[in-house]
Amino acid sequence: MDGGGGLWGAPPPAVESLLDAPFSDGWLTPPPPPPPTLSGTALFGYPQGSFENFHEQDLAPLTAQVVHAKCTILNQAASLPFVQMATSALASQHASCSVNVTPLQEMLALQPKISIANTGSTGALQGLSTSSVTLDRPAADGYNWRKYGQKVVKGGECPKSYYKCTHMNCLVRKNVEHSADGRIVQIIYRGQHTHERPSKKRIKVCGGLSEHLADFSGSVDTSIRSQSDYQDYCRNPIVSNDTMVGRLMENMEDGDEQLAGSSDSQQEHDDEESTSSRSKDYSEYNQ
DNA sequence: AGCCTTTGACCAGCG
DNA sequence: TCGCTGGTCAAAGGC
Repeated sequence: MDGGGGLWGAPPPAVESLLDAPFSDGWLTPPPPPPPTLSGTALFGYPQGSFENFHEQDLAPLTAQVVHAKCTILNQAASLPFVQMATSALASQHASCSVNVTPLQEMLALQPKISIANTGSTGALQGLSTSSVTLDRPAADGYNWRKYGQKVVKGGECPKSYYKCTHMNCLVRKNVEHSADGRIVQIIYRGQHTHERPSKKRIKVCGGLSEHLADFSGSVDTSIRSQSDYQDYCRNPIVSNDTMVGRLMENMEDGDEQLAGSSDSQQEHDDEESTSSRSKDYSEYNQ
């Protein structure tokens, strides 16, 4: 066993250096290795634990929340220029506090954990449950992760989970730090994937909605995101439109390639293959 | 059978 | 040198 903090034969990419990668690059001009995607239907409303065991009936009561919580970002992602606008807006909003602009993928992954009540009258999330839903799923970015450790850090207040990418020869690791109440407060990616995003068929998610959301690719670069970013984001929504659910469903019906912006033919093939089953899932969730 | 999570132990860095 | 902290390993067990 090599053990300990010196496991990296070569020093892992410093978080800071990877953060230098422009956020927009990961979204607007995806690099050859497809960026991670969100697969999160199974994530919402449940405490940290084995999400693989969820059944659709378990998720049904949360469906509306899921759709509402995500539709804002979905609409952003549906328009690349708009993503740019959103990115700029976010950057400007956080200019005073040196915030790293968060890829939408991570927003999607974390937003459900944010207390929706904090959104106040911001519109996009208005009318949603005021309860705080919890999200924790290592595969939320579309890659397959294996948890290899967990530590309680920061005086026992913040359990931190350590994940490895399960792909062979891929050394990407992900640290997920939770707050005392179980919310994700920080996700740190270490390294870059040396492979393409696994087929959605392989991604373990509970429901088609999550698979669709998986097409909202984010930067694979190491990044640090704080929950406060998302809270700020929710207080300053880019889009506020009650018809977003409908638009979301339209996007779902149309397929997700247009949203993914991926040029990967295999991925597209996978998308095509899974479209029918996803549509079925959507209908089930929204019944 | 394969993959995953859990969890205690180990190790390195740092003050 | 010592203790603390963070990161990782690997066995065990579950699904």
